[in-house]
Amino acid sequence: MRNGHRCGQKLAGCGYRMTAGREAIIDILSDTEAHMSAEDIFLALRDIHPGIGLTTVYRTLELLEQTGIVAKFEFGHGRAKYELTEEYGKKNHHHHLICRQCGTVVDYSDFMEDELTYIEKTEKGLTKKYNFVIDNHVINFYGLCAQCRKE
Amino acid sequence: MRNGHRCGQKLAGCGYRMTAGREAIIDILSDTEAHMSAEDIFLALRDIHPGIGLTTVYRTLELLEQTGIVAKFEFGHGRAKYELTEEYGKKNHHHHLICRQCGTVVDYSDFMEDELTYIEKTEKGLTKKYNFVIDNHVINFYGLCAQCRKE
DNA sequence: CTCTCTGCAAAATGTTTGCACACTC
DNA sequence: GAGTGTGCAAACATTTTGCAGAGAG
Repeated sequence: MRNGHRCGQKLAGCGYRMTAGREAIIDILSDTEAHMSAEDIFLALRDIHPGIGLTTVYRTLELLEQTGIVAKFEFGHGRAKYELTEEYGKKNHHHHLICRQCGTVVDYSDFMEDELTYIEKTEKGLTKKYNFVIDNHVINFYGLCAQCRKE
Repeated sequence: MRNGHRCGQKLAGCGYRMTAGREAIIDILSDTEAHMSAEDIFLALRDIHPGIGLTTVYRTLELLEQTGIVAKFEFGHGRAKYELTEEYGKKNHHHHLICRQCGTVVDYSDFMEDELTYIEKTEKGLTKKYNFVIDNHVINFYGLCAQCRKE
């Protein structure tokens, strides 16, 4: 598994070990298009690699987050969601469109040319004015999906 | 208190009542520049209006959120933060610059001209493509503040 | 006087931690 | 073999809920 291997290198480089459990979690994240919560991953694991506890899932996700392999999002429905970062995942840079009613999250990669201009300019300005080193940004649009508007 | 009055009208219009506790919470949110958690508000209340329970704070915040008086944010440090919406607060439209280390949140309103163009275009495109009715957006930049970079 | 709002205590939820054992390098 | 990783159970923090009484309109 190509991706697992790359992640293993990264982990080793940071002084961590690649284990069966960690690889399974990375595989699950590699195979999905969705954002998964720790519990989602835990449940998915029970099929392909039973015996891994929820605790380990949390610990692994934190580790992967700190090594830059996964990104953690809090969209506001109580539980954090995780996905592979651009560097390790197959998704391109994208943003989120979130239904405030049902919590559905749509990833979109449209309108990125417009974004790039805006983000670059803003990032540069913010860095200068507030003395931050910016390494990431999140853009979320909130609204109601077609389904929820019917109700 | 002008703002309390406007909020009272809004609540009444939605079939809810204005109470001393609710007014006190709105006052606190009106008087601060910061984003406050439920507990922050609860503690601030103990000074000006003791006897209001944390439960009430949560229930009030949910009510105010649903009536469009406050906005709820989850920046990722465990607790949700609240602030008055543009319609009821004194803050202008702004975004957030967040230090991933210490959790500091800087509100900025710079570079809004550039944003407007980008947001309008994107919102229109997303609405059309994904059939969402968009009513809000969140833009967060993440990085390290000057203080945390020293450590 | 009706119906909403509130406090308290308890529950639920999501996440973290301590410890002894298991596994990776 | 040394040191990291893991499962389990328990702790923890935040938020939600049930119920009986208080307060608003």
